[in-house]
Amino acid sequence: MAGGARDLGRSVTSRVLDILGAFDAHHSRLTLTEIAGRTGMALSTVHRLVAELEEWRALRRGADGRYQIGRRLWELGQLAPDPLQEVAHPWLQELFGGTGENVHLAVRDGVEVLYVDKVYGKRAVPIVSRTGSRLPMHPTGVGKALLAFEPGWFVGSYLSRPLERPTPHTITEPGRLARELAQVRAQGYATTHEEMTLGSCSAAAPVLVGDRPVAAVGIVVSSRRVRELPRLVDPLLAVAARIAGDYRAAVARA
Amino acid sequence: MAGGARDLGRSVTSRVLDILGAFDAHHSRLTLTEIAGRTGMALSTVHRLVAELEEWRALRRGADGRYQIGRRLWELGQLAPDPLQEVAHPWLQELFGGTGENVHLAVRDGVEVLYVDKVYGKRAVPIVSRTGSRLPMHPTGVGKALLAFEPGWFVGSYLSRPLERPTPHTITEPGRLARELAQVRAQGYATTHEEMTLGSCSAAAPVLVGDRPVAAVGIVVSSRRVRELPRLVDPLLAVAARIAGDYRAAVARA
DNA sequence: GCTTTGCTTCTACTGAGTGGAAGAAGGGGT
DNA sequence: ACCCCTTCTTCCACTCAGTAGAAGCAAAGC
Repeated sequence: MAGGARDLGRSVTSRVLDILGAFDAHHSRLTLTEIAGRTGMALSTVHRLVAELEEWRALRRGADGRYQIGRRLWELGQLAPDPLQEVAHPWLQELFGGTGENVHLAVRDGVEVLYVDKVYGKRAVPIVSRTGSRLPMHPTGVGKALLAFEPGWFVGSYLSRPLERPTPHTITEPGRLARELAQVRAQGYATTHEEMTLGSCSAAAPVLVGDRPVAAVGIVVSSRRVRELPRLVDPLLAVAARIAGDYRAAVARA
Repeated sequence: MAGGARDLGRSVTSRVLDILGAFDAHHSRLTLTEIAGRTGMALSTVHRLVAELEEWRALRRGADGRYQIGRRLWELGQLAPDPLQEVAHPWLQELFGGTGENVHLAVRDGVEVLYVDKVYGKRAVPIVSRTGSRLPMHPTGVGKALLAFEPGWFVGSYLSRPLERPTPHTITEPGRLARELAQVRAQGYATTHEEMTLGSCSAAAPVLVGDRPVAAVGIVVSSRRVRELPRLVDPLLAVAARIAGDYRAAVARA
């Protein structure tokens, strides 16, 4: 770009991408002014770039004047290959059919879990992990299942960071969490009890390939039904093992 | 931008978006040269812009050197609101559970159907309509179910265009297709017999809101199992009606 | 009517973007 | 090993497209 920029050397591309990056699970609908605030760009710059994004249907302006991600980006996103999700999905469906519970698949991305798939029906669950959304590892079933099987240096590094505390039940004391993770490793699955969301507990099993956790399968249920968690463990473990096997085969074939 | 451009007055934003737009269901993995060809931009321009998109993780370069849509766009895409899909999904899950067949939901976009959701398990189906992909209306079950209930001018306009012919069974003669659509309207659902893909047939029911088709629910089965189509009709119609009712309520609430 | 918020439009100002060309890299054929 | 072809990757002469402050408009709330 040219003349008068607040940040010299800043490309248009990076600005456009920053605008897109302003949207996330907690900020899925934004006004022009909010986008400008989140990106640090001048309102008129944002206005111009957003107009172009809207014309291309990357963004869409709702009736309330707020911008949202448009369908065209959803269409594009569907093209992103995910061999793991493709292999896992039918098994998630089986797990859903066998347990009647909503089922999700998550992977580790950095120090968070990223939900990459979900099979759900009409049963309401206290927290609905959206595909594409991220949560911390230590208070979530899938996060614990993943974390427990990471290398020791990673676990140590994770434990040395300040851990957020979504609920009073969240385990944030490193020693206690380390013991929890050791138990997860010993039993092969993880559980949580109102650690992420009050009123929710969960069970999750890691998808281990070569002893490395490439994903985790999880089920969240209402705390009122916590007694049902144990019956979910075996199906979870079975499906996780199946996914691991199929994924291993798929990777070997590629 | 500046000096030496092939197209004067062309913004960087539009170039970046064109690069993203170069990817579609039939071109999901592209070399740099192919992207340049599809966008009409110089190779070095594409190289530069693509590098930035890759850095941001909008694009990802595979082991074969080809670029693909990256996960970050998938994450963004998940933020695109789709009230219809959200309302419909649990019902699709019910339909899957009740029939054992893979189920999909499609909407009309322009003169094509766009697949916006799918519930599937381990059963292989001759054609797998990917969510986010598009197909012509006239040879697909969902397409016919949608087309039949569009306004007369739209149907007339659609029939006046040259209709592609994916298989020898595709109905492309306007008069015959019009009669087919009249039958769909009379019976309330559509079927296809190897019109889109050899070896596949389908049934589909429209989701009608105020007599307007806002979506269609469909099931594709192998032609070897064409005898099973009639048993799918009632569940399809029932689910379509349920979706319509829920969607109507959701829209009224907004 | 006044104030606040959120745009929408304008324009003086200038730095960022383009693409042809050369060279590098990789793969296949002889 | 050498040659040819394809696909990048890098460079730089050239120049036009992009920025953002400010003014004005529009809508909502008090």
